[in-house]
Amino acid sequence: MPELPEVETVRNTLKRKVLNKTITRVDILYDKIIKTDLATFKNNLINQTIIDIERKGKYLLFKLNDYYLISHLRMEGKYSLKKATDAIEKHTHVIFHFADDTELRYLDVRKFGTMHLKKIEKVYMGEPLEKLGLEPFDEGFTVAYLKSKFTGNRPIKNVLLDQEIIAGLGNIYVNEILFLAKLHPEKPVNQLTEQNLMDIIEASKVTLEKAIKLGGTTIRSYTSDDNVTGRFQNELLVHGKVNEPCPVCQTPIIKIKVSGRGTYLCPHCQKL
DNA sequence: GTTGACACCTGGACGC
DNA sequence: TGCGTCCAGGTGTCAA
Repeated sequence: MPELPEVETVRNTLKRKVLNKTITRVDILYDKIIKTDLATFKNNLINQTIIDIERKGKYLLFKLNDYYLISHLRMEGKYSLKKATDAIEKHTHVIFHFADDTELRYLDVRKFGTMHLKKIEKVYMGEPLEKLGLEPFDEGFTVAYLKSKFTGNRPIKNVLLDQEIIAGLGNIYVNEILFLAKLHPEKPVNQLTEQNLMDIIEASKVTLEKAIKLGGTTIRSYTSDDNVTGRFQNELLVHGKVNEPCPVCQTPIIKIKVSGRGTYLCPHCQKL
């Protein structure tokens, strides 16, 4: 499940491969991926050149001459650059044909991914980017910001996963961040101290910086591109480590459900 | 307005 | 070996 570090890795990989390529045709093999009118999507992309690839939260933003192609990989989406003569792989849903006889193909086993096409000047207006919150690396990501957003008695884990509050975090990194901050995932946000908020900020930055440096996390269902795997999975402290000793106190890691999400924690270090 | 449950999807793991 | 069931989880939608 690509989160901010994985999307950043995809962005960097794609920039090396597809920058300055011009789209000549788009084939859509599975309609539901496309959230813009299909004919508009296909027609407006013709003769557009990829000028840059940006990222906002978990969204990839392909900057074209006149439009932004906004792509969310959701659980298992990935891009692959192929020659036009290469066989179409299973689970290929969108193909961007380039003028140089190469193709950027979007593959997604579970078909959860989305693509929007927006005029450049309207990229942050409306869905899907308008309501996104700050990223942990943003200047405004401060104790004051978290205080203003952490209202009510929702569990801290739910709030950290809320993209309208913090953009870019997903289940894996939230588990890791809460462990580093020594907070129980079910602790209500209105019970957090200022020190807790500072710990969350610090843990978020440390975790994401390290994950980006190592190319993200490669798990069962996700790699950033063909044969490109991340190394952060070797650095995970609690996620997926059920019954393994806590790296701090050696207490076995447990797994619980928080709002239906698999949640890993040390019951000794992260008391409710 | 807030919150939780559910749907969308498919393949891997597991039990029988 | 083959079949059925459960689980994985980001996000949108809907009901309470």
